[in-house]
Amino acid sequence: MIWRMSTLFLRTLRDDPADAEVPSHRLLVRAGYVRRAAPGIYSWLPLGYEVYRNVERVVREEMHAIGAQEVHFPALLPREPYEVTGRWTEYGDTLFRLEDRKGADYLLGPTHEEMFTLLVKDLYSSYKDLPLSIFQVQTKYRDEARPRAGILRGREFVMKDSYSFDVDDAGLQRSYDAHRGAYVRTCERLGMPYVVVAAMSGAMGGSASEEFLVPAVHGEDTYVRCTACDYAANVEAVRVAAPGPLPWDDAPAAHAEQTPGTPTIETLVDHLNAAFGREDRSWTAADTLKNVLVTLVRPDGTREPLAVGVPGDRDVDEKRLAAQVEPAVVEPFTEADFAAHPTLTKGYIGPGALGEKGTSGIRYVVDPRVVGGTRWVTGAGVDGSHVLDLVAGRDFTPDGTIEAAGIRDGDPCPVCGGALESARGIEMGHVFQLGRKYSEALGLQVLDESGRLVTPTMGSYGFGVSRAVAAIVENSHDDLGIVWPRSVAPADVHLVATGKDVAVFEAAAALAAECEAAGIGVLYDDRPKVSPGVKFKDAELLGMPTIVTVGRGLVDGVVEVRDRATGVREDVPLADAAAHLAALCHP
RNA sequence: CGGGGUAUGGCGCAGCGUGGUAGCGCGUCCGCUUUGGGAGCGGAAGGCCCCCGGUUCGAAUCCGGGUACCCCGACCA
Repeated sequence: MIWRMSTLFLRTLRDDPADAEVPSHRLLVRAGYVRRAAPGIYSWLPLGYEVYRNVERVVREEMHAIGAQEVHFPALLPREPYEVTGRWTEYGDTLFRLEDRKGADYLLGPTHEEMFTLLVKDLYSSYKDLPLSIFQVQTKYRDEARPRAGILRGREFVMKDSYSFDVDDAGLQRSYDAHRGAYVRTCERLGMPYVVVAAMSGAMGGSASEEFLVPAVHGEDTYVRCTACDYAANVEAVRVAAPGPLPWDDAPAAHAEQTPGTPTIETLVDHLNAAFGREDRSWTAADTLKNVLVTLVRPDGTREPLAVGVPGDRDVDEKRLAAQVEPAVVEPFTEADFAAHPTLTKGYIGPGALGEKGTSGIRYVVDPRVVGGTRWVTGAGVDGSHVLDLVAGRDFTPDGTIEAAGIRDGDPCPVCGGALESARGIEMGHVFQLGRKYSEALGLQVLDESGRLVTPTMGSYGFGVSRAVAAIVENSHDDLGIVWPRSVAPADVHLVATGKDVAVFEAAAALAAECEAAGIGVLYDDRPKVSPGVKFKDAELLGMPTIVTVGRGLVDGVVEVRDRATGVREDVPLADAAAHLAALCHP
């Protein structure tokens, strides 16, 4: 394939677009790979679409390699299946809804679990048909509250989504492992660094779940990894290292003390050290138990107050809390809410008012570090008073635990105890064991060996195809422009003919033809009357892995071959150039 | 949905304070010169100055009300 720049539908921009902030957005627009069509919606131009197709090809090949079969659903879907699973409501404003001329409800598919499940139900009815993995590469629609960063997070995007169907958990595990392996190979072939992290399964429901994140400063996901072992998890999914229960036989009895003017942890700690100083060590925020109130709003609109107890030196992480209570939404506890629960004294809330037996009856969940036998200073439930030596398990019993406290760098790894560190990443893929949520909801059943009806268990596996284009650029660019990995580059070689000498253009055209014959993709800058500087700048911006210049070296019979990533250049005899490039491009 | 910013040819921006013929750079087109690091000179095309209303003889500019976009926080491939 030869792309000729004299006729290529392309316009590169000299200046950065003003509305683009992150590198991938800036460079993809400036280099003429994409154009914005509407908020969060982008058009692909010839070179950009070629990159996109290359990503798609790699993804598809790895799917085929694990025996998954490709299907293709409509993007425009009827309401009914989504009504059955509750997602017509649960998806809320994120769902693009529309009506046909008769007033019937439709949606633009944000994801296709329902359709896949129904299709299998439609055609299959025996355990002999399973296992089955089917996938599609589809345009998805989500009316995001805030689309941003160009195609990194659009309202229309392309996802490869696959689904596995197995009769039992062991089969699901095999399908899951196969997809996980395929994603590993896909990321590697796409030249993307990646980290696999434990994840929450989110609105899809289900259990085991891992995400493939591409580390990137502009990523939207925060994850932690252990500096000592290979543990890594999305911050939402981190399970803290909780100590075992402690004996409390010789613990002193709890005693309420006057602590006037101490509604915050900071003022409380100061007061403790001033009035109740200890010899062995001073009081710190970690000695206190902070009780935070929120309101949960369920998809059906019902509201429930919830009290969350965390060690006083930690904040409640809103993202972690939100992930735990999903699909309910967390809202702040208002003054009106306090007024509705007069037994709660703001700043002095203690377990006495909370939990099943508490005076307020509000459900009380605590951080896993609040195990039986731990001793705390916490609110006594009346203004200006706290309880000391309150022992969990002896003096109060929470209704459960919750992973809502913030994770900090240096926290112990739940696997090996090493120090955790946090980083940001772009979510590229998500694999999880869905279980029977959709097969049950939609009535997918097959007959097993003994003629009994069983409900297959499902896995769900998404990979962001269009997002990958942007993620690759995030990780592979420099001050001059994009640096495409060879696997997705629109062409292997950017061939630049400089000057006005006819011989140069003839030699370059001949070399382009030779390359094409050798299966090397060429982007040939054959524009006459364009200065060398412009051509070099464009070549660097566009980012083909190899830049070949035919110009002033031609009188000596050589062309210059430059590696875009390293900048290393070498002169190669024109006669050997095609073979040299073939060795580079198809090693 | 909360906070901040911006809307002026394809792109980047000035002009608005103190109303009076809509400008600059890049890009595009024509001509001549130039050709290894975003060339020079001369000519040209291309604008509901975000929208609606108001003030005024006259509004890009002043007033009122909308809308959109971008960035930062709550949601996800």
